[in-house]
Amino acid sequence: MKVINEQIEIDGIDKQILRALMNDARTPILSIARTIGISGAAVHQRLRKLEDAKLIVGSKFVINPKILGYKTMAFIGVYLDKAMRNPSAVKELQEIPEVMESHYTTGNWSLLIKILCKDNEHLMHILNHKIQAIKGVSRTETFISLNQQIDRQIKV
Amino acid sequence: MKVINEQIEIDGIDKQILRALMNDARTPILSIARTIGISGAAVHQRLRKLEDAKLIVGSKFVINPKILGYKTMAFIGVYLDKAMRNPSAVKELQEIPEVMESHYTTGNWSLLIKILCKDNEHLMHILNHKIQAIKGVSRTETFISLNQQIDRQIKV
DNA sequence: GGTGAAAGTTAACGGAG
DNA sequence: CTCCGTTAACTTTCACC
Repeated sequence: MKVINEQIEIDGIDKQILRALMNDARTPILSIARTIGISGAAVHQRLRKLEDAKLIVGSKFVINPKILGYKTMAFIGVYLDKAMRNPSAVKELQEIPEVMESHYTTGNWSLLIKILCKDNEHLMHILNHKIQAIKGVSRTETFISLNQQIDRQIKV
Repeated sequence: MKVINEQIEIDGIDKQILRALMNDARTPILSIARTIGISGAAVHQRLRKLEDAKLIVGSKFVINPKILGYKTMAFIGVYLDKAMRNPSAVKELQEIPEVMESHYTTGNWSLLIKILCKDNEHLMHILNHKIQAIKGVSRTETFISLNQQIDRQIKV
């Protein structure tokens, strides 16, 4: 692992370790070590370094929201009044649990957000009573995801 | 845990287990059990049921792409020719490692995709030489994410 | 960079209330 | 659903190369 500025370069062994854990965070370190052909302690050390370098942010269980009844995903372009303080709008968005992502973006919108709702009725409720209720939100454009084909992390 | 159609309803204990593991997939089952005040075997059984119900999809290490030099995220609205077979376009998108998400959406675009690039130059290259090169892609609209404030999973 | 061993935890299973 | 006990496997740290 080589540090260049605030970036790092990782070697093939780091990549093998990361690939295994990005695929299944509970893969035992020892089994990774055996696959690669080095000792568990070595894998452990490398992981510590990758964490120190902040490359590894954490680990998560991934759940399927559909099983809990969340079946409608949508992207919403949000127009904010110029005068408004955007940070307060973002703070209010953060209070809405259905909001999964929020980005400041270039282009027409101020924000692009991704939300997850149970159904279209739920989506409409969030739009009309939660998003539109936020001060500074003047208009929104909604794009419902009919089907997601790709969902992955960057390849290492 | 109650099964209703293909959906399930989970109780407070399931939620505590899921919250712990969604937050850190490597949390030992025994420590979760101690926190809740039940036995490790009980947590183990519940996890098996949640997996059987397909609520738990898997677990992942989350990495920070910026540390590897991927600093530009963008959303791209893709217009596909009506005549084109969309599946083949999606298949070609899948071959582009920079594409993190792809959705069929309602609205003007056929597809909305999320891509992750090293910088704007890299983004332009992907746009002009990879995305536009796909048969059926007539036009694209790009929104660069200047800043992401929210990134999370559904709350359980 | 890497190793191997030791100590302490944990996972996973079966049996039983 | 819970608890307990057992064994095998794993994590973590250490001195050392």
